[in-house]
Amino acid sequence: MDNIGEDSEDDDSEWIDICSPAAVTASGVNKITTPSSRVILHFDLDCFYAQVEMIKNPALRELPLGIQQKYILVTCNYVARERGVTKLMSVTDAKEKCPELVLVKGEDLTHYREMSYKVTELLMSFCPLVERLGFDENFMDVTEMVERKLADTPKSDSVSFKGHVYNNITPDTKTPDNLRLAVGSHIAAELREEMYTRLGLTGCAGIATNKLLAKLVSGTFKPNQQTVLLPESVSDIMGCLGGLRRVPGVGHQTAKRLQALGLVGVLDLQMCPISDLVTEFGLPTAQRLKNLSLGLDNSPVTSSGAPQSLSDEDSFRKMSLTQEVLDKIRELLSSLVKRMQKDGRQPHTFRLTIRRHSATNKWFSRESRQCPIPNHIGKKITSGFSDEAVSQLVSLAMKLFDKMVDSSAAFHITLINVCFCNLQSRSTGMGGKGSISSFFARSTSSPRKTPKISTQNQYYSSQPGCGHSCTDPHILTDTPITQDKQRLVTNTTSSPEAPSSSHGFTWNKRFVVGGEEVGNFPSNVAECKPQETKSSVIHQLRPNVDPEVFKLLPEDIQKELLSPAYVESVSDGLSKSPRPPPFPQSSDCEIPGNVDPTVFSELPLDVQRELMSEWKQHKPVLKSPSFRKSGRTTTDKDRKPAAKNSQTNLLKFFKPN
DNA sequence: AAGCAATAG
DNA sequence: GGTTCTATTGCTT
Repeated sequence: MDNIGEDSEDDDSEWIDICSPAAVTASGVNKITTPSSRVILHFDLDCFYAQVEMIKNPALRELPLGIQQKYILVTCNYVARERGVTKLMSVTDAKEKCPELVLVKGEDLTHYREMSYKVTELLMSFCPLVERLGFDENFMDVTEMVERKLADTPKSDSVSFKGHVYNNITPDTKTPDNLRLAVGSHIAAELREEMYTRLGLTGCAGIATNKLLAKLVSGTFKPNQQTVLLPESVSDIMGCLGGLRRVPGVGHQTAKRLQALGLVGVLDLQMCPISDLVTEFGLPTAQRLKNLSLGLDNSPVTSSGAPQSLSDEDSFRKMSLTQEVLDKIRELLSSLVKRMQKDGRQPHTFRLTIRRHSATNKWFSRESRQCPIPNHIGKKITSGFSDEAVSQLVSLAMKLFDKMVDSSAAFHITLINVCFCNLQSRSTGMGGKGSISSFFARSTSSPRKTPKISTQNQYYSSQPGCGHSCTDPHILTDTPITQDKQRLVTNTTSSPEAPSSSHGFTWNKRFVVGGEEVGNFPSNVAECKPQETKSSVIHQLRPNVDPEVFKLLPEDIQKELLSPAYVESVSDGLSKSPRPPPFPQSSDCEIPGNVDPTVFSELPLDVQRELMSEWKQHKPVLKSPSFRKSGRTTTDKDRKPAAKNSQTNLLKFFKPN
C-alpha cells in the first residue's frame, strides 16, 4: 500500500514545485500545497444553427424554425420542438407534424463556423485552455481561475452555487472540491452571460471535476441553464445513464462489442471483470472503458487552436458522369481555396474522398486518396492566385479520382469531399517537412513578425449579434470573478486594427522565435500594444509566475509565457519524468503497474473510485499531441509548438533555487 | 505518409 | 441504424 501510485521523491517534488499554484508566489516564497481536483466546464449552445439563423433574422424567433440540409432537419428551435419536431427528422415528417414550420437551408456552414469560433475565442479570452467539440460545444479547464479566485478572497466559505446542483443536493459541508466547484459555477454563469451579451447566444453549462462528468451533467436542465455535479453524485449520474451508448466515447461499434460480452448498461460495465474487457479490447481501451463507466476521466482539456484540416463536401443522389464529377470538384475547390486563403496557412496535402453507391450493402463507407500539394500550388493558394490554384488542384483531384474510380466503367457515387490538411503557417523554406532550423532551440534573437494577412470577418466582426451595442464589460457583470483583472483580454469585439479570419479568429498570426513557432493567439491578444503587454495583459499570467519577475524578462519571452503553448509545455514537461518511472506503466493506464487489474476490479466500486482519484493526482499523465510515444512528428509543431529546450530555459526564471 | 475506422456534434 | 457536413484521433500499412 505504501508504494501504490507513488512516484519517486524527485518526481514528486518537481511536480509540486512547478504545478502547485502556490509554488511560486509574488513574494517568491516557495510553498508546498497538496494538488486539488480540477474544475472543468462544458458549454453546449442551444440548437446552435437555429440560434445563428434567428440572430441573422430576429423575425424567426417566434416561429417554428428548422435547419435543413438536403432532405433532413439537422436541428430546430424550441418553438418547433414544442410542436413535435425533432433533430434529424426528415423534412417530410417534420412538415407533417408542423405545417407552419419555417425551413432555412443549412448546407453552407460558413456562418455557423464563424460564430462557433467566436464562441471559442470569447472563452479563450478568459483562459486559453479551451477545447472544441464540434461547432457548438467547448470544454474549459478553469482550475487556475478558481485557484486564483480562492487565493484572492481567502474568506470565501460563504460561496454559494450558481444554477442547479445535480440531484438538488445542498452540501452541508463544503469540502475543498465542492468549494472549487461552487466558484466554477459562478465562472460558468458569467461566461454564459458574456456569450449572451456579446454574441447573443444562449446555452447550457456543466460544471464538474472532469470532462466526462461536465459533459454528462451539462444537459440536465435545458435550455439555457447550468448544473454542477458534486463528487458525491457521480455514481448517481453514471447509474442513471442506462444504455452504454450514452457514455461519451462509446460509439456504435464499441457498444456492439460490449453487448457481445453481455453488457448493455453502465452498471454492467462497472461490474464487469477487467480481464474480460482486456481480452476483447486490450488493456488501454479496457481500462478507459471501465473508467468511463465509473465516471473517471483524466483526459486533459487540450487547446484546440486552429483547425488541422479544412474540407468541403457535397452529397447527392447520383453522380455517374466524369464531367459532373469534374464540375463538382471544381465548385468545391473554389470555395475551399477561398477559405484556405483567409486562414492564411499553406496546405501541404490534399485529399479527395468519395462515397460509392452500393446496391448490395446499404453499408457504404468512404474511400479516399491523398497526395502532397506541390509547393508552387500551395503558394498560389496563400498568395491569392486562386483561379490558377483551383485549376491545378482540380487536375490533381482528378488524378486521385482515377485512382479510385474506373471511369471507363459505370460508376455511381453519392458524395465528394475535398480536404486540405497538413496545414503549415508559412513555408518552411527547405523541402516542407521541417527545415533544419526547427531542430535548433530558439535563438536569442527577437521574434520575427509573420506577415499580416487580414480579412474582415463578414458577419460578426464589428457588432455583437444581439443587436444592442457593446457596453463596458464592467457594467455587464454583476460579480467580478471574470472581470478584466482575471481576463486575458477585455476587448472581444474586433476593430479594424484587430482583424479576424474566416474562423472568426486570426490563427495565422503566430509568434515566431528563432525560426520556430511557439504559439498562436486570438487576434486581440496578438494585437496587444507593447505597454499592454506590461500592464493589463500581465494578469493573464499563471498564478505561479511572479509578475515582478515577469516584467524583467525580454519581451519575446514574455509573449511565450502568455501563449497556450507554454501552458501546455509546462504540463508536458511535468508529465514526462526525467527518469523512468519506478514500475512499468502503460501510458494510457491509470492503474499503476504493480496493481493487479483483476484484483482491482473486484474491489467495491467506491473503493475503486477513490483509489483512482488518488493515483490520478500523483500521476497526471497528459495526452498532449506533442508528447507521443516514439519519434517526433513534424505536424505537431504546427499545433503544439512546445519547444522542449525553451521550456527548460524558461522555467529556470521561475524555479526557486 | 497514406488510408481507414471510430467517434463526435 | 442512416440521413448532413464537417472535424479529430488512433490504428495499420
